[in-house]
Amino acid sequence: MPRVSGHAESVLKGKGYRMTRQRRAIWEILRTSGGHLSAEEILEALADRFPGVNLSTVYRNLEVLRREGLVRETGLGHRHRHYEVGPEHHHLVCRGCGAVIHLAAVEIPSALELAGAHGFEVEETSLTVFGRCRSCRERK
Amino acid sequence: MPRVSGHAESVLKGKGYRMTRQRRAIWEILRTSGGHLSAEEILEALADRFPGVNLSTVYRNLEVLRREGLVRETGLGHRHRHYEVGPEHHHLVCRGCGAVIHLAAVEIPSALELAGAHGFEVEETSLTVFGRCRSCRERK
DNA sequence: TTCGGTGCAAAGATTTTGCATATAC
DNA sequence: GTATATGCAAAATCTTTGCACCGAA
Repeated sequence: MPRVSGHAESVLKGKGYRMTRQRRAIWEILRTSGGHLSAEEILEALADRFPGVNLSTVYRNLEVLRREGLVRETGLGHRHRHYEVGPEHHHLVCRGCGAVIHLAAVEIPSALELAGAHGFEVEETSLTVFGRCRSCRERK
Repeated sequence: MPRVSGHAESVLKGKGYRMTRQRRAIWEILRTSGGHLSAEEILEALADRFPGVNLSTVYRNLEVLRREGLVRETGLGHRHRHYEVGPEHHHLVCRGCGAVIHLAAVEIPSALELAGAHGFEVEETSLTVFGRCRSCRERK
């Protein structure tokens, strides 16, 4: 996953996409946030600079960025989806308070072997650990 | 995850729930299907025996079963959620044709250690590998 | 100038909720 | 008999789509 801003622009232009101000802003927001954002959160972050910006624009751009491999879509067990850029990592989700902690990517060789045995070419590995954080357990 | 039908009944009754015919049927459908079903699929499977059954009944029951730890909710990157019972396992999802393959549960000790280091008590580990199956790669 | 992108509004898809009635216990 | 569960309809939530206009290249 690329860390450099200019990379997205060349990838997209090479495919015939245009780099509009909204698209660049969405990309920057994702790239600099460090975390996982929902479409709604991206919209809020955009609203400063683009007062009339629309949610459908956010969704359409997320779809383009995802299709071109610039953004990952993650399901964290919530109702809405989350989007993120940056190095692959995993998530620890507390079922009590909803807190999400990032975990460094870990090797899961046996799963990858199994995938290969099924003739799969692996594109992405999503690991989410659900549980209860210490304060939610004590509060119980 | 319990394999025996009667277990659900005693768990639920002990908590003050009632074992209605619909609830029992939903539980049996999940227990015997072996796979992961959407709410809609459960509704279809119910329709034979319960012509007037409603989707909201399915959702309400899934919520009860999930809350009591009898059913797992899994996100497979689709729009809707899937529900399953039985031993924990992981999923291999083809982004080309949407096929889902079950993988035996694998040990991911490093992830569990990390979770412990963060003070988390792990309840469930969800691992989904996205990729492309052989025929979708060839068709490419 | 052209074709992809945006804003707006409306539709789709999935899940949740209020309420009167039915039913398990 | 009483409290929980169901069916129905309506709402809520999230995402997608059609269309006219805008703007990047």
